[in-house]
Amino acid sequence: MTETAPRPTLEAVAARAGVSRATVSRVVNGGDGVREPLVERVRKAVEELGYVPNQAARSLVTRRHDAIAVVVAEPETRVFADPFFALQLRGISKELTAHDNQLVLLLTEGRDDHARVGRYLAGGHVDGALVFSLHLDDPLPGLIQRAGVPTVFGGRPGWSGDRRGVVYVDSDNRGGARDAVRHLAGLGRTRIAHITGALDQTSAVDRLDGYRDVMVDADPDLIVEGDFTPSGGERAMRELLARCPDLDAVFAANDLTAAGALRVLRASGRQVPDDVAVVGFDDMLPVAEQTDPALTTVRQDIEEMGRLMARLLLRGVDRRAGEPVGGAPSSVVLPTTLVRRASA
Amino acid sequence: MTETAPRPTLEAVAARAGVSRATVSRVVNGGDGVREPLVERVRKAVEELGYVPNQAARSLVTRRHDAIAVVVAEPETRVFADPFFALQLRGISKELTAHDNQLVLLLTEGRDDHARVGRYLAGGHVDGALVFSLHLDDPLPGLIQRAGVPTVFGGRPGWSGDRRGVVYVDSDNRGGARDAVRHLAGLGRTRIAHITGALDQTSAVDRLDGYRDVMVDADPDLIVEGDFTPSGGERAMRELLARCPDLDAVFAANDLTAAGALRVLRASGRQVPDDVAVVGFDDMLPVAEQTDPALTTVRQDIEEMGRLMARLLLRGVDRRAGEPVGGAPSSVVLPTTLVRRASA
DNA sequence: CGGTCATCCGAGAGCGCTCTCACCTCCGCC
DNA sequence: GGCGGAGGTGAGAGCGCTCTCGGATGACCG
Repeated sequence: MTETAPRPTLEAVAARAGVSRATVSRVVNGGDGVREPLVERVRKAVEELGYVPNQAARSLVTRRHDAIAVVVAEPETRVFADPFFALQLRGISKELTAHDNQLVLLLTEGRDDHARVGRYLAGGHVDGALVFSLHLDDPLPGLIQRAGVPTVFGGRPGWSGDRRGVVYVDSDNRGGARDAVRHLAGLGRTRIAHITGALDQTSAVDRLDGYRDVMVDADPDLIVEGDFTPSGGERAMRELLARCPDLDAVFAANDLTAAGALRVLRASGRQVPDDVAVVGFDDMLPVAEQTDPALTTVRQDIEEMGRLMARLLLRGVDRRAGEPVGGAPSSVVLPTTLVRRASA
Repeated sequence: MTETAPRPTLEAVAARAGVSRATVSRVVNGGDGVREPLVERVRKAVEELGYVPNQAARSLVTRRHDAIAVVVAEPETRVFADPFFALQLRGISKELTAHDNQLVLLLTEGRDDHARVGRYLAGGHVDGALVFSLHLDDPLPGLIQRAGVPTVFGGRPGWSGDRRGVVYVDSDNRGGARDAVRHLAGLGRTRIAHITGALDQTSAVDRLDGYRDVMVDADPDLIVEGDFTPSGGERAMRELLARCPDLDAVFAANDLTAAGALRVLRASGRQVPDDVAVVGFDDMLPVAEQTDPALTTVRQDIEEMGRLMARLLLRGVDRRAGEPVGGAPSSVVLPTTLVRRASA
């Protein structure tokens, strides 16, 4: 913790370069309309003084902050613990950095925090928000919409409010699930079970829908609710085996769930994939590659989702700032691909 | 993405309340020295107009941003994928929120980013920085120190630069390791092996030192380098079994490593803890509780580490702002506790 | 009832930057 | 050679806030 040094101002640079503040400002912001020799002199002065523009002063007049809030609702902090969110955040960070935007992280926890986040966003401290809140009936999306800040959601928001102008980026959960189940069916399996994710999240609901799309009149006993965790997967698998000992395939809502299911299957003496074929979802490498046998799963490009969210948002922000860049941005659903490994 | 509304200014509130800007400002910032009836009138006006102070304008004059940067060096992004960093971040977030500070997240990737981060911090956009960069010879800590921003490190920084005034928060890795190994020795084990973490991180080095403290003249064959991952643990365990088939205990540098080691031990037909006792480090619940058998491990309060880092930093920031709060903050090493489960 | 303080409030000067607008220079053209 | 215009540059007015300082107000005492 060292001492504060007085930072040089535009004024100081102007004086040193023997020009006006306006000229220095022009050079610092791209340098259009300034003749070469002057540009050079200003650059030199900036260099020598170690000048860095004062963002606060700049924001005050431009009304831009070059900062984006990433809002993560509490329940997601769990998700945080799996690589999923970390990867998305990384994609976001890369994209924002590439456009000289800062990432302000807001983790929320309970109702009070919602109000706080709402106030913060409404306060105009950031140019936009990326929101992760995929739970049904979460008040956050509504609050945020009211705050009037450009927003992109991570995953289809599952709330029942006004849908107009809502932009989100999601994987094709339903299509991916269909592919997974079709793959199992293609293997000749007929008793295909599904362990769902936490059904208060849209991704879990969509994957279940995808399963149902293919298994139009599936035995309801073949569907058990999980919660995206390995222990949830174990529990669900045990229940499935008790209910339907004749099942010959399992589509798990994510890789962690599949990992739990695999453990239980092995413990029950069943061979994977010979007796029971298993497909997961996510293709989280550390998990999918390390299960025994390696997991066949549905891959989604998570980092790219993050990138895309940021890109979409920045476009929206610019548009709003008066630089029309085509029509209003609309939601994007990214395709998934089935990755075949040993488990199915 | 809705439309921008013109936000009310201090001026507007003042007009509505029939007072001067100065008075409104006083009320907004705590309201000392303003008589009750006026306070009331101003509050009402603020409420009615939905006034939110413009942070940029405020920062411009106060030179405070109420924002803290959290810098995570790239290699740590992996760590990110385990719950460790997520938990720390949560602790940080809570503490910052409680003090009305924002969290600006900076993920770095390679040299270019270092420069960028250095510039950002030197640019005085934030009041302080929390830095996670525990790798030997990382240039980042040096850069940051030069930027002259109050900084607290997460974990003992392992770099060889100027150490004066460096503040960090760390677990008692060495002491925890000693406890683990002593516990194994207390169980009557004599051939106690150690799978290290990635030795370019100080935590791994410290844990190894703790192991050596107890096993003063350990057979060097009993020490194998891991990398904090399950697969690294598996590899190391296989090598250990090849080298020292007579080992009767393993101290793994973290829980993930231990999980990998357990798998290999089981595959080799050894009983845990009867044939080989195993102790991990971290007490990451989702891992430690789900291994088979449940893992005896060294617990560290990760969230509290994050909290503490933030608290220390804020104190330093305030101090610097001219409110002396006792002496210079100094580093803190948090105690660890051994959690006995089934594996040792 | 006048004087003395303490207390409360308002006027006004910036914080460091951007951006408009007027001015100035210098070129090309008739 | 004079004049229009394009292209560069600088002066100055704010952006919305904080904070100092002087003036007004009322309490209290002699």
